[in-house]
Amino acid sequence: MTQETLREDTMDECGHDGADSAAPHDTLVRIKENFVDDSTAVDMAEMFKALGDPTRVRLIYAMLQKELCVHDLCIVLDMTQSAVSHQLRYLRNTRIVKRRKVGKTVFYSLDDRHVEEIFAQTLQHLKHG
Amino acid sequence: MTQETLREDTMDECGHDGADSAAPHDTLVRIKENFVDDSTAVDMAEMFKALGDPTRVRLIYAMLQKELCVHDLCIVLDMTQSAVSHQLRYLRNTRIVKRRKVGKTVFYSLDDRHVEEIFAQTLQHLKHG
DNA sequence: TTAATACATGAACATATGCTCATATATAAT
DNA sequence: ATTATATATGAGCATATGTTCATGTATTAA
Repeated sequence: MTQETLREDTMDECGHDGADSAAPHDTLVRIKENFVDDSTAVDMAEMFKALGDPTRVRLIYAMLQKELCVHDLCIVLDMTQSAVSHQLRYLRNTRIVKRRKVGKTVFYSLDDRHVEEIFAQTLQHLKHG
Repeated sequence: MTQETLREDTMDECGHDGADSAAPHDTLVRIKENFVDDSTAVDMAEMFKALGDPTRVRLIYAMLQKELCVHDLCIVLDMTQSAVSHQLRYLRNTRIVKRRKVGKTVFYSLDDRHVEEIFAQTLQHLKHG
């Protein structure tokens, strides 16, 4: 039996009787029906992916304290302007940060009240682990 | 002026006078000193990276409803056993899920009370955006 | 107008990621 | 013992990611 067939014909064989083996057929059907929308899963993954890089985490941490311009973010993170701008664009596309332009200076700040809470929960997780 | 020099000598020139341009020197020093630990930023990024894939988001969603064995997770997600096992290992290494072995069956469930809250906050973010 | 400053971005390159395929291990059934 | 079932995992491959380098655009200063 190849791995391919596993994805196709198992639904019929899956209503086990043993309490410990696998969930009954009905339960799986219910889980599948109530399951998260595919595009929602993709959207959530994209959000987490945006937070899933040390540089971007550090950028967000800096902006949690204060709105900052690109130049100052470069100083705080000790990174090149190009690298920082690329990552800020990433965060902008995910609607995590917003910009405010004043003359030739661009200020970045968090565009989401939930990010701080997500960070707090994640720190809790890291302590618990 | 190359991008390289930007990272080195700007601290001295950065105490602007205009209210709109950039933060005063002191503010940046304070932000840098109170800044998130590098290894913490890396740990947080790794946690988010673990959540940053549609397959893993869907696995977590399934387990939010119920502890499930690998076989059933394959059915719910309609993916091969190999792909699911690889991703479960990823989630296991990040301490997001735990296993319970019963005979030849392995049940997976969430090992963290914070994941549900993180997911809720993230859904809020997506609605708001 | 010319030069300088602040930021944005495309290309390229090295590394990481997620899947498939084949196969290994562990447990149970015959 | 032999076979079947449930899960785990290494290798390989196509694609994605994060940085650097070079350069572009917008705004201000001289």
